[in-house]
Amino acid sequence: MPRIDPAEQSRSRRERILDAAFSAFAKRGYRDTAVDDIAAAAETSKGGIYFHFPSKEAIFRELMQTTADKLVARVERAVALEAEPVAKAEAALRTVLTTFAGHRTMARVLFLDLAGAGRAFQAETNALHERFAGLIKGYLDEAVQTGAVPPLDTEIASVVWFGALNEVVARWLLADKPGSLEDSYPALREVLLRSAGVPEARIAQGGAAK
Amino acid sequence: MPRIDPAEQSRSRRERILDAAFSAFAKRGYRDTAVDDIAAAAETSKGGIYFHFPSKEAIFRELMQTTADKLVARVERAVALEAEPVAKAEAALRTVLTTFAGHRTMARVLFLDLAGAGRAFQAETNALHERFAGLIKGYLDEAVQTGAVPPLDTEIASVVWFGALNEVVARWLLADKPGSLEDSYPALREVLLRSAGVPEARIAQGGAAK
DNA sequence: TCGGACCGACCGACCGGTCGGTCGGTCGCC
DNA sequence: GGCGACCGACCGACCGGTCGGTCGGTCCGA
Repeated sequence: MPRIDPAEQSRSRRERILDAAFSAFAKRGYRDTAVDDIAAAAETSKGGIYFHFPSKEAIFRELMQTTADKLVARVERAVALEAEPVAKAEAALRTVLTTFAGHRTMARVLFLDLAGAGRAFQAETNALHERFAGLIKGYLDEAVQTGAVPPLDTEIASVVWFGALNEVVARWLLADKPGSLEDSYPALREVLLRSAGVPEARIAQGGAAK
Repeated sequence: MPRIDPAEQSRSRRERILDAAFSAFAKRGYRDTAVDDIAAAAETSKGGIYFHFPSKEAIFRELMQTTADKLVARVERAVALEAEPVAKAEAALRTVLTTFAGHRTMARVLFLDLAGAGRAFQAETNALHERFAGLIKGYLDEAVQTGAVPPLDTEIASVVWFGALNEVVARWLLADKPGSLEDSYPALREVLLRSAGVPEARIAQGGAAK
């Protein structure tokens, strides 16, 4: 009986590499992280890495994909708990903020590193933005349909929401002495809800549905 | 009397290098542009470039600086023509959009390239964002003070405005078949004015001053 | 003993920056 | 006015270093 399953063993090695790459990319950025750095951090060798992955780029892509997936899943889970459209939007906003607040590294990879990875990943970045903006647009459309919000150009509104969120997080990441990211939720919520034409009464109601 | 002023001659060569670097950076990004590429495009040599500039980085910084300056100057000029605070905000928005629409290359350098230039320029990027967000915040503060707009957190609102604008332009830059950037002005204006609490009556009034 | 996981020395492309050299033009001097 | 010393803009071969990727080899469990 094998003490350790070789497949399991290999998988864990693979995982170690992924983890090491994740934090290395987050710390120094894609271009400034050498494959040797990842190898060292994962306590393996360059050859070992190239046994599990075809290229440095592939590692990065996989990281990007799974990270984005996790975030989307979290948001969708939180949103599913709410029935009212505006509450859904609030939940989405809150979830993104709290998730990043608790996973600064994740945020760094998704925001700073993707940008710093160069033109090769522009298509990926674009797809990611599209994905999240689409998510938001869905909630806004729903809000419009149910009459919770007056008709509006949800296309542009979703881009605005995404861009705003993006900028808030990016600023928090770059700040010297970063405060709590969640602290900006109330004000951000107010501004964004207002931008979508949510009635003042509903805005004043506060967003503390849980 | 010299037919050509040597200082003038040198300046024009310097300018040629700057121009070549500008479009090269815009086309391939900072990291993927070799100094030799710039030299070729400027019809000069690497040595010639290093005679006029101390480093590749210095070229990029100078480009960044002057480009941002030009944009800010344009915005401030347009804003100065308006008296009413909301109209000022509209003018700023419109100017940014039309300027980028007419200078796609400028936009590429300011948006895509700065991001793609890597961590070395993070501070610069940050400063640039700060600068523009600050500009916006000034207009919003004024609008609040004159009562054109109810009190609001202009700190976060300016970040939202900037982030939104940023995202709209970035999308336009990355689009396969980019439509006219100015076309998004009406919807963007509406959403952003609403986010600042501008009365619906004023929004409906349209933004076609000047 | 066989093979898959892993190792790490090595390769070669690339690139920012350097530096000795060239050459057209200018200036002082006769 | 002509000539030699000089200057400085510009040239491009070259250097040093980096880094993604390769490959022959080793080790260990079955």
